[in-house]
Amino acid sequence: MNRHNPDFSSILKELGLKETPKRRAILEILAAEPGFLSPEELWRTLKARFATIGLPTVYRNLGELADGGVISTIIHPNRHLYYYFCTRVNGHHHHFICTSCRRVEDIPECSVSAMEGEIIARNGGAITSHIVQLNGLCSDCLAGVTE
Amino acid sequence: MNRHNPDFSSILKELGLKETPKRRAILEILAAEPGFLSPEELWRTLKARFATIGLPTVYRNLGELADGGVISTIIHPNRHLYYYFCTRVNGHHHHFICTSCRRVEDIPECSVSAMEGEIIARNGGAITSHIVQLNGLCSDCLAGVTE
DNA sequence: ATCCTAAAGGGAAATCATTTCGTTTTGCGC
DNA sequence: GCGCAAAACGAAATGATTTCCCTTTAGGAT
Repeated sequence: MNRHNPDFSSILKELGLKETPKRRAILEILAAEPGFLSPEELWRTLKARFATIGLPTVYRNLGELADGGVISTIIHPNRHLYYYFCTRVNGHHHHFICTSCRRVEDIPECSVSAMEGEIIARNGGAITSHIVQLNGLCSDCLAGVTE
Repeated sequence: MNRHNPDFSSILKELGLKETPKRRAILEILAAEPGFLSPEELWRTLKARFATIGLPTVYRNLGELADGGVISTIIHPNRHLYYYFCTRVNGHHHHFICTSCRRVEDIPECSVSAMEGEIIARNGGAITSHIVQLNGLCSDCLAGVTE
């Protein structure tokens, strides 16, 4: 029930999503991947497994799964979206991504909630969402191990 | 020399950008605007002032000015980019944006640097950039004053 | 086990923000 | 004033993401 052996059936049931072969495959591929993947890359992998699978299906599923919090969206500095298997079950947290090797490290939620409280106290209003993501190079990439 | 009366000439000179009428107009419009604007909206305003101005010119300038730190990029939850006049001179900080009225409030940099230190200490590597942005409704919009 | 219905998938085509290209114009240091 | 690199032009290309409409399928109900 760790990252490489999650209970997809339960996860999908909780989200009210049907357990289709393609949806399961998308989760399996993402869960087996150490870094983040683009929709197109995921599609290429899926095409090796399924005779027919459309790119819209991939986008649709990624959107639903991200909305459900089973996977998380990575906003790359290149402005494209990537996806990473990372359930909300791990608690609320953020990511440090290596833009070189695509490794993702969790950042425990520390101070954003405090920041939110301050803002609300000072200006009023309500915060509906936030983006916190650190971009950089992991130690290996920095040391020149990769590339 | 406040938000509504900045010294554009010096700013542009520092960035090594020529002071063209269009570039100055872009800065003036953004500086006069209380909230963030989309490239297209900015373009519409500019077309009232200039007989000919292309959308690529707007995008090019916004990119250069954002790279130079004179204006800042807003990543809207709708996935489109917006721009807001906000020089780095104010010190490093982040934003709380109202997705309804587009108001922008500064968030003093508090804990991201601490977060960065922790990550580096734990995993090594280097952080090259980060995204921190809180999205929500300002007090007025929450109270139903707008919309 | 079979039915039924809403959800899911297919694929082509549309959308649309953003960028590229090759050419013309212009700011500004000399 | 000259000259040249930077800036701006507009048209066209790009390319990720979405829409459309029709077909298929999962899975609860019978």
